[in-house]
Amino acid sequence: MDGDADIASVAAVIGNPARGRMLTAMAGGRALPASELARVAQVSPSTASAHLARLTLSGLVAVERHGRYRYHRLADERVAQVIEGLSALAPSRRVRSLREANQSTAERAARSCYDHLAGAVAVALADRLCESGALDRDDLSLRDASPFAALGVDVGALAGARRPLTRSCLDWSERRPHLAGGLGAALLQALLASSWVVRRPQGRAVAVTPRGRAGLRDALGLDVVAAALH
Amino acid sequence: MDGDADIASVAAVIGNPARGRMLTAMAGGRALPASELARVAQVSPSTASAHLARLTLSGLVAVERHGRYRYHRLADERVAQVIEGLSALAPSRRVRSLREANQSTAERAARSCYDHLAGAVAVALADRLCESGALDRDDLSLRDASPFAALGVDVGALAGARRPLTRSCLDWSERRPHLAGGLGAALLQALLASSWVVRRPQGRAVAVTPRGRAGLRDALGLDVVAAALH
DNA sequence: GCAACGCTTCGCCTCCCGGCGAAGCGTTCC
DNA sequence: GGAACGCTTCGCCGGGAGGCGAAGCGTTGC
Repeated sequence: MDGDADIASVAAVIGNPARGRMLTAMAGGRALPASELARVAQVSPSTASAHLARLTLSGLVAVERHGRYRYHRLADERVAQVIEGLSALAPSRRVRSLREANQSTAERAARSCYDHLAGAVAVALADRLCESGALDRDDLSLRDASPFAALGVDVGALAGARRPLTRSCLDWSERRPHLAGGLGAALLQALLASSWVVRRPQGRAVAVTPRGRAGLRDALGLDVVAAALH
Repeated sequence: MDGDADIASVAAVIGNPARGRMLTAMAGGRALPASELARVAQVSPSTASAHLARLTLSGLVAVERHGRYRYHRLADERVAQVIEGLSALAPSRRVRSLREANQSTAERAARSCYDHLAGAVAVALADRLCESGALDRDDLSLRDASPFAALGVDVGALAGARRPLTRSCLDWSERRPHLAGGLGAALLQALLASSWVVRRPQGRAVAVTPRGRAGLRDALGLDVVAAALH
């Protein structure tokens, strides 16, 4: 028989500045090579290697080999949830450079959160979907699938999945909920597939394209620019 | 302008064996004096004092003075969520004594999770409420309030609250969801008020009284003993 | 085949974190 | 008033975690 869970052993793995930066980078949902993670963590390759070994051994991070590269990503959604929860508790760091300030602004506006969309745009999107009656205002459960069909999401295909259809995810920058779960993931997939949203080259930030701006205005009556400004 | 959140600084606070045990103890929702926390953390009073100072300074724990005692509890629900998330990721500890084994069995069966019910009983209860159509099977959102009224919960009084009415909380021992949020909290309150459920003297475990067993059978057709066995 | 490249292993060093006991401070109780 | 009690502060100590560079291993590309 086993006893209570030992939360400190997991938290200690996360609780190192370099590993924390690595996990934050991976929280965008992309798989990243060790060299890139060493860069964001601001440590030497050898140090990064030791950290990544510890992250994989503890089961927080999964690795895929592609030739001489090793791509690292969060092991599963539960890890992403913990990272997100910690972000909500953590004090925000002071930025040191203009580059960081731009990055930070972009991430506040729109970013990927593991496999779904987060940031001001995601919160505004969830709000608009509540107003239009597609989602429940209390817990973001699905009320009407048709607006999602208009965005290119096949809601029917998600019905049989083991994963919960909708989940409310607290946005750490906005302090308000946005849409996660199977539907949240499918929505981001659809937005990326139609190029309404594109991933920025590095970091978690994403950008809404002009076409996406027009599409979201036509489909939902949502003004993304206004949403990003507040 | 501030930058990305520093998750490592928070995780490092949680990521110490003694502090982890303290937080796990407080995750039951009770406020505990420093001496009791020193006992569960298995450290001297002076060491415990240092840990508690760090926990309060980092904002994870709130303190109330009552005479010469200082009662500590988790600062808010977000902290409880992170603790619960980490529990789900953490490997479970090996037990060392019969006492620990009993405690562990009891907690798996039924325990308080911050302000709501968790464990096998909570999962079975959520299942039963889904079957009877009171809760949505996908995300545990409210479908029919009448079964809750039968349990002594005034759902109407919760309607205006800022807090989400229902939230699905992943049970770390059962790996399946149970009911949290305002309704989950109100349900535990009602069960405690009617003495259908009582807190055990120490730890997070709670017990369903004979009266509660009969009440849950009559009100919902739920067999608590069978639920606890599997 | 050899150079370039990504990553890991190894050895070494430093520093800080977490532990304790003794003593001090504030509260309670007789 | 004084003893008992809960908690904090202080000083001290030991161990382990985290950092680096050099060297080694496997893959890629010319």
